[in-house]
Amino acid sequence: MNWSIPSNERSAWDRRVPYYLRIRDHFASLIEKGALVPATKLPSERQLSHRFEITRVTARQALMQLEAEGLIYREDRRGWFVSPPRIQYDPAANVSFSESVMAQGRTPGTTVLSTERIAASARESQNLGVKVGDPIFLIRRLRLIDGRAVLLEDIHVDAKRCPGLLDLPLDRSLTELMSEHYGISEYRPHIIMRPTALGESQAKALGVAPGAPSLYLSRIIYDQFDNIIEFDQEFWRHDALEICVDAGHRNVSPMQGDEAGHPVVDNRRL
Amino acid sequence: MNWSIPSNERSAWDRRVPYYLRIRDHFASLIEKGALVPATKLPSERQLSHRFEITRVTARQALMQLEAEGLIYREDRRGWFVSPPRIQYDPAANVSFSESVMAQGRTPGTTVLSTERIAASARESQNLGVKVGDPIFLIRRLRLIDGRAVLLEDIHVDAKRCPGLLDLPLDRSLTELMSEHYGISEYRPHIIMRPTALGESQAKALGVAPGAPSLYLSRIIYDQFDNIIEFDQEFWRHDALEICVDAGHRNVSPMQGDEAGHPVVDNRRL
DNA sequence: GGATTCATCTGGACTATACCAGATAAAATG
DNA sequence: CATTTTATCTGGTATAGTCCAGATGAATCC
Repeated sequence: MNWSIPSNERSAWDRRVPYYLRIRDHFASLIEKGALVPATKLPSERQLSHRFEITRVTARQALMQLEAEGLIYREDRRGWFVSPPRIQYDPAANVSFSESVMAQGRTPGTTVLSTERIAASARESQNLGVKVGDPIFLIRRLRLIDGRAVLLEDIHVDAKRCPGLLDLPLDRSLTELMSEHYGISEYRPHIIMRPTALGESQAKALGVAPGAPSLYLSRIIYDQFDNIIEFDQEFWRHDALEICVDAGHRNVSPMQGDEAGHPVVDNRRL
Repeated sequence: MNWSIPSNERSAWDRRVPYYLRIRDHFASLIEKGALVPATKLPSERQLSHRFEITRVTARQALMQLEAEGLIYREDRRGWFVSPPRIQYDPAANVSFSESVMAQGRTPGTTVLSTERIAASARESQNLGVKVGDPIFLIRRLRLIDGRAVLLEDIHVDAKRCPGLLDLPLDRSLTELMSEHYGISEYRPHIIMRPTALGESQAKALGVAPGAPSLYLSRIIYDQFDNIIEFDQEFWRHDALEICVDAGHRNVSPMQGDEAGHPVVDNRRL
């Protein structure tokens, strides 16, 4: 693969557009036109700085811009790679992670990182509707798509409501377990999402660089009696998902074609 | 205001935690405990590098981390400032920007950047349900909260469906205009959101640095007959909003207290 | 053949600069 | 007094290195 820009083009560059943005444009167009397929490894930072005649710092700036846009991602000390397509996530639809991922032709995975029985903190008790100090279960899981970690979740449940939960197979859908073993038939989530950045520990768990952009999602789930049965915190890789919401029911399904595939945004007029 | 970390603390630092993350922690805690109120100007990058005995590059790294988390923001060549609280946005509720902002005790604003009558491109025609080359209106607006630009929007409408739209007062709610003048009574939006980064032109319009993290939102709006009446593209400042979705109707309103105010995330166990 | 060692490659963090252009406020000018 | 000029401050971009630690694969040892 020939990565470089022809040298005559390079010499014609002036300073009106920063170098790092030109490098960005170069790779963005390669990715968007499909010349670079997902999971392709980009040249190393040192190679890039040689070929484009810039310093490594500037090369990194270009790579970090592409990362921020979700076009590429990095693996610590392994290199930079082209991002796989985002999965569509509808927070309003009560579809589990695994179902949703499989429905889109991808392979889901779950790793249980830890399970604990702890006393509820002020925050946890408030969000779970229990008293401070009451026993709660904390389950930490990593969710994968095609083998790549995309989200870290902390699940909090009232221990009294779900006795013995930690002895069940927790790599399965929690929703299923809750309905099968504890007679919870309805799920009414209240969801809050905000763009943020990963802290050190979350980043390590997801195998990404600390400070990487992320989508924070908190979910409070009510049952059919309006009791809180679950409080989740999720940290998503920002480039792994696309949030879809339909307000008001419609018979005709919306066109998906436009928004599918790589994050191509119409910039012509912007 | 005394910004600096005591020097004896500084000398005890070792290299297990990067400098830039310590500076981040320092300011994050000041902001979260309320010692630094929104819109406060931080010391300049050069001042920071002096006081913390680091280079400007490292100081910038810390500032950019805080920016990514939404705690601070920058104004080009003016400085770094503490972010105001996020506004809550429910994509499923058909509430206008202005209404929503006012309901949360803030002051909305709108600036119409441009209005055009153009021929639909391939992408635009598909998203609007018209033929390529058909006339459409393109309205570009900037939306403000308390005087700060938080979102850039491109509104596309079928010119045939809404004749004379551009002559109406476009700094008002589009929804109102549509219903008053064109008999559109129902709004059924299909919304897609994804975290991304701002390109050069969008960044300039919002007055932020290119590459700043952002939330991209596309909205296709259907009327009561399932005809597409509007196609929007929005670029939000990533630190300006918080997305709230309630799936399934509930009588009891969820507790908002926990998630209000500054983006405090429970990191204790992470 | 399988485990261990080691050189090499990669990104992560950092120093020490430099020059530029927009923003700002003080100083000079009419 | 209002306008214009100017010096200064700010972040934006870029160079040219350095040292470090994890990841990788080839060479070595048992």
